[in-house]
This record gives sequence, structure tokens and C-alpha cells, in this order.
Amino acid sequence: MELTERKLKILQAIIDDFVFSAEPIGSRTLSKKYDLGISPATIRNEMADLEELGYLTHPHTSAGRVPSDKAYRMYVDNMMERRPVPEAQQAAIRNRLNDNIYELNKTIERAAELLSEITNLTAFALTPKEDTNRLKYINLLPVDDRTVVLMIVTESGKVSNTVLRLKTGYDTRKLEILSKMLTYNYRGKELSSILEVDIIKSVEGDLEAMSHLMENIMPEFLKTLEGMLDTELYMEGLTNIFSIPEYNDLDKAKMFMRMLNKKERITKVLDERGEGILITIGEENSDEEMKDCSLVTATYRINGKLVGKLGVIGPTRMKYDSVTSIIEFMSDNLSTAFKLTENSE
Amino acid sequence: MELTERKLKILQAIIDDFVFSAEPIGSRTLSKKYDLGISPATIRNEMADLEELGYLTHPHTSAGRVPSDKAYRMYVDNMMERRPVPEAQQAAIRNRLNDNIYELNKTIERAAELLSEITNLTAFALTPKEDTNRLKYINLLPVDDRTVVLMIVTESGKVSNTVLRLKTGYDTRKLEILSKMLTYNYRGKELSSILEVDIIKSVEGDLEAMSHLMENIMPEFLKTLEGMLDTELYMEGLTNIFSIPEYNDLDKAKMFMRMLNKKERITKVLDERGEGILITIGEENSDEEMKDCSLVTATYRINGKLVGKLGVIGPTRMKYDSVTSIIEFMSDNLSTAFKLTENSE
DNA sequence: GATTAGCACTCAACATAAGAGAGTGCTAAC
DNA sequence: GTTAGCACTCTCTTATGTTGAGTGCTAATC
Repeated sequence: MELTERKLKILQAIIDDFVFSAEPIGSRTLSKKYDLGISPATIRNEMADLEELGYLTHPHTSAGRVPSDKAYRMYVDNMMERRPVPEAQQAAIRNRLNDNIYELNKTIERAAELLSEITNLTAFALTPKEDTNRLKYINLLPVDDRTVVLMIVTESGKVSNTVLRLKTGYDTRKLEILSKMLTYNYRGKELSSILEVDIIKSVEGDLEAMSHLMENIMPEFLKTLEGMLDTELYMEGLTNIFSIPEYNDLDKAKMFMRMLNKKERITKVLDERGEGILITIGEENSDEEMKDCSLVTATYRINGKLVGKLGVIGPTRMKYDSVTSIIEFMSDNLSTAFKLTENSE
Repeated sequence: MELTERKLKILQAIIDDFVFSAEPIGSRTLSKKYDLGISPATIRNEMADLEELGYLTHPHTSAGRVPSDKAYRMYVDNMMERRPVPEAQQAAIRNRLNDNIYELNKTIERAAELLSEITNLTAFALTPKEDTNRLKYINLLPVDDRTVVLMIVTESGKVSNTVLRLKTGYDTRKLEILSKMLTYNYRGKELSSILEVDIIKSVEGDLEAMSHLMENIMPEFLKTLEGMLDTELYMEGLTNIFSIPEYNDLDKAKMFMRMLNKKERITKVLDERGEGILITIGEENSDEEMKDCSLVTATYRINGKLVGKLGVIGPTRMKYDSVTSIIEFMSDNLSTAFKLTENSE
């Protein structure tokens, strides 16, 4: 059986209607609401065909039709028109996003917040992996006689600091030298490579003279580095699901919440996704618990290199067109904003 | 009418039963389950009295009795026995809490997490207000020709850093001098006092020589300081409410979630609470939306001075005895842990 | 005089039945 | 190929018992 022009038109009408109303739609209502130029009976026949082709399903015998995952896929691939983000909205987004671009994580968090507000879905943002990021700078700063702050700066501008409490007192002069030596040794090295044991060993040899201080500091230094490799997941708009009819059922809402609460899992799922705009619909999701959700994600870059993720999760019935456009717009915006931060203009 | 020994015994039984089962309890069931030595009819009479006194309510004519807020208050004040936290649990808490005490915020977040796990309620922790905290240290560190990191350290050991992007290039030497001058000017001053305009003006005069760099840095410096004054609210165990019968109703669950999502409001409520263990039950809460919840909070101290909050929120029907003990134990633990961090031992 | 048995009454919760409404699939006519 | 007509299906709503746990009152009992 073939997917005729007319079938497509009907399918589109059904998707449009269902995305709006969340109610199964029947032939009679469809013919009344949409000017298709054919009678309900004909629509019924076409609908039966569409169902046979896998584009529609039937909640029960005497209910209207509902688009299947396959229908949404078809819609997203062939029928959907990218609708440009309205000027006013663009301006609003730019405003709130580019406020204080220097605090990377805050900006990314803000992006998730904004995205959830606009789409009324649950939004998330993942900070980039920093494995290939190179170390620029290590600084040990005295606070008091037993406390120092360890500060690490990467080439991409990420800063991390930890307060260290030493077992014994220290000499400020030695601390300064140690900072310089560490910097000298590690500058330009990728964070992940520093964590490999052999490199550390080799450096420890060089620094033997200060072994006492080293002993105190080295473990924390490595811990901090490891911490810098971790990505951060920001999730916003969790309560939005309460205004989505799909989750009017307490049990479903529960499941959804619980699923989203497993942060490591979500992080993994997002992390494994490819670059660019990506839409996975219902059953297409590899994660079992997401099989009745859709995921729309995009990637943004920092200084054209490190890749973070931005996206929404919601019911398969979502406004793919506008959601996609907004996510695309926002991720592009992030990428350019973060480019300016790093490169001189 | 007087609150006789026997009435108290009945009230206690009702509270015990209701806290456990969440179901209204009738005279017959009560006499069967608890060995009170009197017949259902007598219990009925006593219950009627207790209701008249305001300790019990009636969901509807033919239902059992339910303790009122007043009953819980009576229970908490006069009937409840503090039950010590089990040894094993104490050890577990200490273990997880004292892991890496130097990252203050992480530790506090961990406390909230732990508390929600143990109580199966929604837990939160508020970091202390830093107004009276004194500045110790300001450092401007070069990153590249247009980027510097501004780092501020307080006497309590709080560190904050911001990446600044300057409009023009700078001289490393000048940056160093500026750091020293800023530190010299502000060391020992309370953060909040620095934000008062006159002080700033006076310093700006002194530093005129470096006005160019100042112009670039001063606004960000103040912003960062302001950021340091903000308290952070950690909330954990939101999904726990799904296993509480009170929130089996979707609408109620919604309301609760939405209420908890207003972070500024919660922060304000917590902030206004006094020191020590504090229990507010239902109607006792000043916040309109919390009038069918109970709040149990405690305060912890950092270096014996700054005060943060730790607590849970849940239905008025909660295990006040064990919840209170755990919160008390944890806040004490935090206070001593944070004392060791700051003072040399 | 306090306690208890007995009894009529109440009300939520559950089950059952009936009817409406929106839908389908099939057949036969256009 | 398209459509009208019709029997059928299934959810949803509303009405109507029925049950059971509970109450409050009264009168008998300890």
C-alpha cells in the first residue's frame, strides 16, 4: 500500500489535532474541523489504511485514532516546517542568556531554566566534558597557617578551587615555588592525561625536594582535577509535567519524576547522543524508561571545541516544530557567546 | 473539662495509630488494637470530649477520629520521648557527612541528601548568611591577555572566583599591585559593609592611579561580593512525597511540588526561623501554603558563629520523635565538623 | 455515677446498571 | 472510488443500591 498525498494530508491533520488536544480524534470530527473535501466514511477508510501502515493506533475499538511513534517520525522527517523563533522571543532569549557569560555554569543553568519556561517542558543542559581541555595554571594560595586554597585554571577558562587543610604548617615561599613547579610541569597537558599514573610519578620525582608539602597537596590536587572532569547536569521545569494531560495519572507522573531523578542515568543518555539537533521519539529511545517520551537535544560548543548538550524531554506528543527551533536557536546562541568569551574579537 | 490521664492515653493511642496508618481510627478498632481496659462505648465518650477540647477532628460524621494540629502540638511538647539515633545510623551519618568537610557547600548538600534518605521526607539545608563574615584576601590572577580571575577568600574559609573579561589588555605587574591594594583596603571588613557605597568611594580615591584597571574590575568585584552574600538552598527527596498517602491525590501533590519550587519563598521562611530545634505544625506555619504541612528545623554553626539551617518538610502526620532526633544529631554533627575545619586542633 | 450494651442513623466507598456519545467496520448504493 | 446507512463497540457519566465502619444517644448494669 502506498502513502498517497491524501493520506499524508489526513495524517498531518490528525497529528496537528492530537498535538493540540491530546484526545484521540475520529473521522467525523476530523472532517468537520478540517476542510479535507471528503466524507467521514472516506476518511475512515484512509484511516484504516494508515493504521495498517503503522502510522496510527487505536486506544480501543470505539475510540478515535492516535498518531504512533512512526507517525511522529514521519512528521519530523518530512512534514514539519521549521518555524523561525519570533523576533521578540529571540531578543528575550539573547538578553537573559548573554547577561554574565563569564560564569559558564551559571549561564548554562540559565539556559535550561529559560528553555523549560518557553517550552513548558522539562529542560536540561549538560556542561561539556573537559577531558581534552588543557591545564593552564595551578596556584596555591595561603589562607592561614594550616589552610591553603588550591586553584586550577584551564585553557578554556574553567576555574576550580578547593580549600585544603594541611596536617602541618607550611612556608609561604615554598608554596609559591610549588605552584610554579606544578604549573611548569602540567601546563598544556590534557586534564585526563595528568590523571594517568605514570605522569604523576615522573613529576613527583622532580619535586622530591618539597616532598613534605607534596604529600599533603597531591591527593587533593588529583581529586580536584577529577572533579573538573565531571560534567554537570542542570534540570529545570520538573513541575511542568503537571500541566501535561499525559501525566494526569498519578502513577505516570511518579514514574516520570523518578526516572528524571536518576541523574547519572540521564547524564549518560545525554552524553551518548550525537551532535547537532537530534530528535528521538518514544520507542526509538534506547533507555527502557524513556520509551514513552521524546527527547530533543542540540549541542553547543565552547570555543568551537568542547561540546555540551541542551534539550527537553516530554511526551511524544509535543510541538516538535517550535521546540526544535527554540533549542536550535538557543544552542547556536550559546556557541557564539562562548566563542567570544575565549577568543579576542 | 479536664484532660485526664485516661484521655491522654487515648489521645496517644490515636496519634500513634494515625501516624502509622494515615487512616482515621474509630472507637471499636482502637479498643481492639490497644489494651486500654475500657469498652468502645467509653472510648466513644472520651473521644467526644477530646474532640470538644480541640484535640481530635472528624473528617465526616461516620468516620473515625483524626488528631488535630493541637494534638500534635501536645504530643510534641508533652508526650513525645526523644528516641536516640541508633548507633549504626549514627556511624553511617558521620561517615558520609565528614568525608570531605572542606567543601562547605558540598557537605551541606550532602547533609540534605542524607536527611531525606533517612526520613523519607523532603529535606533541605540552607547555607549560612555571610554578612558578618570578614574579608581576608583578594587576588587577581592573570589567565590570558584579556582575562583575569578574581578570587575572594573570607575569614571563614569561603572562596569565590569569577572569570573577568577586560575591555583592554593589562599589565601583570599592575594587577598584582591592585590585588595587594584591594586586600589591604578590605581585609578584616565585613562583606556587607564593603557593599555600602561610601566605603567604595573612599577606596576608589586611593586607587586612582590604577583607575583604568579599576573601572574594569570594580563592578565585577562588587557583583561577586554580592553573590557571596547569597545563601544557597539545597532541597532533596522531592519525589519522596509520592510514597506518602497524604499526597496520593494528584492535585495535592501538585500543590506541594509547586510550593516547594518557589525557592526564594522557602529560603525566606527558613531564614526567619529561630535557632535550635524548631517544630511548627500545620496552622502554626505563617506561610499560607504550608498550613497543612509540618516543618522541623535545626540550626548548625560554622566556627561557632555563622548559622545555617537544616530540616524537613512533610505532612503534619509525621514521626516527630525520630525525625527530631535525627535532625538534632545531624546539625550537631555539622557544627562540630565545621568547628574543626576552622580552628587548629 | 461511671461504664457498657444496644440500636438507629450516617456517610464514604464500592459495585452494578442504564443511557449517552463518539467512534468503528462493513455493505450496498451512488 | 466515494459515500450513506446501519449495527456494533466501548468509554464515560449518572443513578441506584449495598456494605461496613463509625457515631451518638438511651437505658441497663456494675
